[in-house]
Amino acid sequence: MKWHDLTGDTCPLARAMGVVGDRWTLLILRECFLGVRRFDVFQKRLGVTRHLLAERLKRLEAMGVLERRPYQERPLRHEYRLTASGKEFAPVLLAMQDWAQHNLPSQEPAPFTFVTRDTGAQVDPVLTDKNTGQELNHKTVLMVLSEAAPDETIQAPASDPAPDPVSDTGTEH
Amino acid sequence: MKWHDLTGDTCPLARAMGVVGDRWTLLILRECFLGVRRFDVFQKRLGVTRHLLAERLKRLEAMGVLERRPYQERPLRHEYRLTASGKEFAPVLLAMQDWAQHNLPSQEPAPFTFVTRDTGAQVDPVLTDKNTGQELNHKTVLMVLSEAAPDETIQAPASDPAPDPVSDTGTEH
DNA sequence: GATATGAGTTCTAATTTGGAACTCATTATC
DNA sequence: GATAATGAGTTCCAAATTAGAACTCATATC
Repeated sequence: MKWHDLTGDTCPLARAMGVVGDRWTLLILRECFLGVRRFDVFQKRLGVTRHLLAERLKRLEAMGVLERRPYQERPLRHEYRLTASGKEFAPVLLAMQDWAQHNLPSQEPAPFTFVTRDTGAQVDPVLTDKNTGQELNHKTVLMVLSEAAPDETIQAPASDPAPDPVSDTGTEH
Repeated sequence: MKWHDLTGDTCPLARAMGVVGDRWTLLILRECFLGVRRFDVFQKRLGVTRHLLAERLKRLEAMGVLERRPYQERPLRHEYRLTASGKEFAPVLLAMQDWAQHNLPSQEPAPFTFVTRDTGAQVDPVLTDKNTGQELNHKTVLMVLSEAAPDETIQAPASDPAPDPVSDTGTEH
């Protein structure tokens, strides 16, 4: 499989990897959410090469996640801003930050936090269902193939189906 | 910056990129949530080269996201399972799938869906605050640098601060 | 004995990334 | 008026990563 094909994949997660499936792109978006808009600021803060940064910004723009707009003329200069689509990425960033903080611990504290705009209190994110309010996690949610063709079903020992968390015999949790 | 250094970064998002910051790893985790556990099944379903798959599985194991355990002897064979840490990644996958489905549209429907384990209904995910129940998105949440040193503050025109969504002059929304 | 299965490993070629220098327009400084 | 600085890239080569295919090894099956 060629990498650029991912953007046309039927799987939304594969398409997402076509956008943020590399070391830098998600960190560029992090900078955007922190308020960075200019090429040199991205470059200095991230330590990414100018070459790659230019390429990634171009891709994010092509995917509609960022938009490039002039902020001055003479000399003409552009800045990069999150589009509506880019802003909607915030929950993904939050969920990932929360996961990493709990599962990839570090000695040092995180260099930034997420706070609510109204009270300034730190947020404690949890994914819920819009309709039922139920918490969504591995215990409550199941990922299922849509109308899988016979040869598409995943072979796994029927005695211990993978999707069922209660039947786990492992030592985790 | 060297890529493998990311795993020791103070930024949780950078550490997360040290684990899933490539084209394949998140898709491997998708397969895990769909119930895949064996090398050849991962390989055939993803189309990734055996070489890279082995490398990625090794890394996921080293990071504590997957565990490798024997499922038979004679000949000895191992399978890969999500650890507790790996299972906690589910909300990230859900949030990302939701984002991609809304922002990277496709002609074809997604090859899988997330349903609740109790009713089987499709889920409609929204990130909320555990304490207040408030919805968490770009409008309600702000990402702030923790105790930024003077030279750490991000230069942006004060007249139009990036973190404020109301002051946006763009055409989006 | 020949072929198949499952889980890798090894090899080379192609692609991507890193690092540094270079460009270009305009403004600021000596 | 010449020289340096700023901002946003582009170009070039070396280094690292990835793709693709073939090979290994233990056992089971025809």
